[in-house]
Amino acid sequence: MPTATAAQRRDEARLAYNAFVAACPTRQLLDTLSDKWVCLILSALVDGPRRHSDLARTIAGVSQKMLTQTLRRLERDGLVTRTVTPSVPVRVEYELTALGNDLAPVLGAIKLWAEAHMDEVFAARDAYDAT
Amino acid sequence: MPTATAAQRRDEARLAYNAFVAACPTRQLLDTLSDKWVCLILSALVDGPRRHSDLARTIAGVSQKMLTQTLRRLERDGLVTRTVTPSVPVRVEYELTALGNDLAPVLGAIKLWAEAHMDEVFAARDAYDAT
DNA sequence: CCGGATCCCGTGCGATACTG
DNA sequence: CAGTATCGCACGGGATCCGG
Repeated sequence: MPTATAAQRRDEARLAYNAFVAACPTRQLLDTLSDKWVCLILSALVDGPRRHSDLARTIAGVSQKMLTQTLRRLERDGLVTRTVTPSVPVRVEYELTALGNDLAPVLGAIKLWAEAHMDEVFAARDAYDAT
Repeated sequence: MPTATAAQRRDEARLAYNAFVAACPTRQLLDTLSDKWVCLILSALVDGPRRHSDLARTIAGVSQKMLTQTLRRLERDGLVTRTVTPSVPVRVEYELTALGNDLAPVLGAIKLWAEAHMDEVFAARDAYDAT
């Protein structure tokens, strides 16, 4: 069989990697992706490249340390590119890679879901706490 | 008085929810949803109700403390229901609510993405570390 | 035996201050 | 303006014990 279909390859990948298994490397990847800063940063980058300070302003409340740290992880994992323009002052721009562009809407969906269903969650909490 | 609290929160709701704002309640919700255990638990519950010990077996590596803790939060937020059958031994079943059923595929998508793109991330890491 | 609560330690976050 | 360094503290999370 010369070529496998895309669906077949996807099935293989699904079998090979299973995040329910503790030792599976996807468990660690899932852990790093399940991070509010990752979600917010990728969401902030969907509209195009952003500077470091620009991101810090957009994502209110992020400490400078976490921003840099998270961006580094994302860069290492091939989700964003880091471009330094040696001007004065230095200009550092972050941009989504193709892979990052693929992931961004997936994480963005969580952000949107949270914003859309906040009221229902509040109602559930009130009901729960009243009990 | 619960209605006062609910009314108060409804007032907040008049403003558009935006997780980029630090003080926005969705930021906290986003933070709790951005959790690997939440992702795995909801993914494990999509096929129907599951017992506590059953979940612990499916989600390898989760301590029962984290399992219980996370399930409580999910219950409070109206994402799962907890049903205790007072038999011997006690039988505790967790099931997705309508709200949980709405969220589950969103979080499940992250798990699937991680499993599907693990190889690309590995390649990116190798390239990054080689530099 | 199942499900939950408690204790306790290490990680990791945030605040602050400093360098290029 | 971007990044690094240091420290203190809170919290995540595992081991262990408890109730039924």
